[in-house]
Amino acid sequence: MRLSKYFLPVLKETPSEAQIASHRLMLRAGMIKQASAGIYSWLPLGFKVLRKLENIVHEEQVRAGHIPMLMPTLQSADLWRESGRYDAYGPEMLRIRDRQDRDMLYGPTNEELITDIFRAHVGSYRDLPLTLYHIQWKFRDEIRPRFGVMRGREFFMKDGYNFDLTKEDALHAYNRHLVSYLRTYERMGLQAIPMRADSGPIGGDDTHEFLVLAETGESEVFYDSEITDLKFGAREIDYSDKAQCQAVLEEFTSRYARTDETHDEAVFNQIPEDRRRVARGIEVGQIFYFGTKYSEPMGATVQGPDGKPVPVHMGSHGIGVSRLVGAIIEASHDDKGIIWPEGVTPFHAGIVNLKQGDGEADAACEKLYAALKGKGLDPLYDDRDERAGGKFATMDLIGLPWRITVGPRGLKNGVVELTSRRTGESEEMAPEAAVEKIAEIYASHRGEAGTVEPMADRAFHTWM
RNA sequence: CGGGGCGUGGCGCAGUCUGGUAGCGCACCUGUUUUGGGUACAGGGGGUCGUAGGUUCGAAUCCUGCCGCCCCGACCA
Repeated sequence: MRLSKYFLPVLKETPSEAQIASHRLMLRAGMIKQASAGIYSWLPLGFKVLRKLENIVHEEQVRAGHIPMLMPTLQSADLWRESGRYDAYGPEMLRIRDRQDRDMLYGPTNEELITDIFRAHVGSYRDLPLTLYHIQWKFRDEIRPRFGVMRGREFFMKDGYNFDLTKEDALHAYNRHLVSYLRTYERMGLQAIPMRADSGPIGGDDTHEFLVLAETGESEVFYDSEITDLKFGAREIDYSDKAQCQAVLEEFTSRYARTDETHDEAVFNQIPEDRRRVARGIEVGQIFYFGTKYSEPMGATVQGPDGKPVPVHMGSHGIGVSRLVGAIIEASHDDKGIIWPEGVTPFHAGIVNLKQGDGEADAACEKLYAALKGKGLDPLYDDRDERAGGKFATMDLIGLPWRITVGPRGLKNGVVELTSRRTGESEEMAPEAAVEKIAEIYASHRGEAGTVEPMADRAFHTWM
């Protein structure tokens, strides 16, 4: 993309409503614009990152054997009356009435809807196990939305639901989600720690929250420092292998890690003192096993091998996709701006032309631009006729991991400058070498956990 | 919902106390000049001062209602 042809309304000054780094930077980098309290428009740059995260979530869900679909944002109140949650949910649920005076609601979650789909179409234990998910906008009428997209009222969330014949199978689904989530977050450049949590209004016995450590996190967390050494990495997982998934769960949950809701001071104090950590975290996902809480009242049963109906065991599993954009920035920025992990960066590299209008510099930039695209990468070429300082500031603000700086002086010696946004270190090299190096960085990690995303602007539908 | 604060051009703000018909910086447009870490100069466009009503010869300014937004708290992916 050429910056002159893009829509990137960056701000020099910070809008006064933004209190935390990620919110400030998302506004300044032209990623979002507030539409009303807790509701945001996603401008092109923000939308691109959101879509990248969505794509990673889809790919990892499909890898785990879960099936994508899409449910509506608006739901009928009747289903919620069946489950008993229409009254239980409270004012956080946005209730709407249509022209026929029917009670509707903007879905805060989808257990009822998915259970209705399940009971209509699944009747046999032979159709199990089944895990369906979708990524869709949700609305929860928070008392006080804040922190930009980290705590919006409208938010984009992946929510998945498993249906199993037995508790044992359902717990495997739980484990499978835990494993796939670990892989998902690592691909986004995040360390998200599974912590034992409280089930809240969803209900259920087993639940873990995934938390990203950050000073501005909303939850207080307590953990054994050893847990931060754990990496999912590039290990191969067979998601149908119960023992393997169970082993990963044990590896990642055996050390103490809890939110303030479940914190137990006595247990915590058994950890050697130098390993005890009290910090803050941003919740970016949660998994639940809740058994037959919905299937029983809503009549979601299958016929078992003996011909008798049995209510299915269920769980639900969420990843806050829009919140993750804020969480990633919160975990990765400096005083100049965002620092995108390679896996989620909106563009792979920036090209800065120090002397727009200079024939040689222009030609070199065009060549670099074409070469990067030829490698399947998605560069952003700052071809505006502006002083260099402004271009550097913009690049630093929007935080692309790599920048190639092209100027007449360097070109006299046949070199351009390759700069890492993370370290700030620059290296002079031939333009071809810079392209090679960037391509290698992205290609070597393609789709692997712990690192980087697949190639550039892949179709959104590769996961289907 | 309790407590605090704010609504003045796209963004950041002054002007409100003490009423006299709107201003500054950035951004934007034109021109010249520049360009190696947010160039300089000159000219220019854009605001029924959140909204409704009231007081007054006269309201951004005083009074009342309403709306919106932000911060702290309870609540939450």
